[in-house]
Amino acid sequence: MHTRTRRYHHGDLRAALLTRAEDTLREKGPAALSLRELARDLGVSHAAPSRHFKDKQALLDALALTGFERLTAVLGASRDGVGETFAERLDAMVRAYVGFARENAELLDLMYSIKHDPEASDALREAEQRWSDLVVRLIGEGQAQGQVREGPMERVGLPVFATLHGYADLAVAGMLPPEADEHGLDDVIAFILRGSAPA
Amino acid sequence: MHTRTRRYHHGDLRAALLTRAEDTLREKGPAALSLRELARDLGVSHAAPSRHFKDKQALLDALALTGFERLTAVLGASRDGVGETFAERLDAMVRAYVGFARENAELLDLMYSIKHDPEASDALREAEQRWSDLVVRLIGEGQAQGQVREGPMERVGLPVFATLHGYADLAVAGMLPPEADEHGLDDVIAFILRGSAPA
DNA sequence: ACCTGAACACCGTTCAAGT
DNA sequence: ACCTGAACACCGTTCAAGT
Repeated sequence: MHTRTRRYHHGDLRAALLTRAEDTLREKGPAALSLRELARDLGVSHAAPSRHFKDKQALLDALALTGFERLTAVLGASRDGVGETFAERLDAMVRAYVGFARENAELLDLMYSIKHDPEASDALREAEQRWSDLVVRLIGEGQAQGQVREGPMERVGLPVFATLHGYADLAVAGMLPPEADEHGLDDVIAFILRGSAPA
Repeated sequence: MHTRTRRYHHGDLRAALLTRAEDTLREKGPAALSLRELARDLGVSHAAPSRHFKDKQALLDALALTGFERLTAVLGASRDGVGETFAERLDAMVRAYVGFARENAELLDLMYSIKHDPEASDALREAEQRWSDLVVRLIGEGQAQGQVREGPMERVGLPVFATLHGYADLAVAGMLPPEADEHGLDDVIAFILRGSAPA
């Protein structure tokens, strides 16, 4: 039973740092996130995090990456068993994304924030694409069923993705008008269906 | 000619701080923005900014506010003389917004970032609404011309606004696929027109 | 391999004091 | 009214040294 033994160094400091960082990001916002405080919370020295993240931005990038991975996992799984029609599956995906955005507002803000480090942004762009590809794939399936207009999946899918992301981003920023609570999502979904309907 | 006289204190330190803050935000990103460095750049003591902004977040909020005001001014002015049809005017507005977003990427990021201070966010929400109202008004005019589907302007306009904001936000975050450069904007505009066309 | 402890050069914020 | 200068409690990052 040496798993309960308090060892000199942390078991998986990297993962612990990410988990703790997400908690404080959610609770206190990005400005309050400090490497030294994370280290203090986890009972390691303030220099320990540098073994796992070369600087603070690297930790934030890694956190954004886990966000995209979780989002892809959750929305990929939610594709199963939500009905057959394109409208039903689109409805489910839009609501799932907006739900994720609202529940992880600070994280989503970070995921779609500007990266001034161009090297780190490559991995993030790839992770983001794995998620947006779920929407593109949905478009492809809709086309196969004749429920979505013809054309290259990526081109047909991009305005759809922009719409649902835009709505989620406005929700996260707290910029949706009060009336949106009632009809906002319904209106957005109907709008997407009209915009992507067969000609 | 005492305007050229170097006075003991700054002429309009508040405005100078905002201008300089926007420059460094654009050039070095939000993480590199420090009150002390701003003060140094402007030749005042590091405590001087606190006379005009109670803390760093207050300066960032004020900066975001000027962003919304400039956006509203620019897009409000660009409404004049761009053609008569709804399609033409929508096209102009979408391109103008995406253009503003690309030219002021870091600022737009700030404008739509989460505010953890709920009191400061009221003013920002109002400023944001003055800009999004331009889109709603455009919808209203389109309805009057019979070129936009019926319904409450705000409800018809919100999915339209979400779409163009979502596209701009993806562009700013560097998350648009490479192919979007060619057809992205055209596809988004056509998508919006289909989604808001009369039934 | 992984972490510590000290050191360095920075921060944001506050506050008495100056003009 | 507006700003200074000193002070306080923090930061991020680096690096020799420890285990």
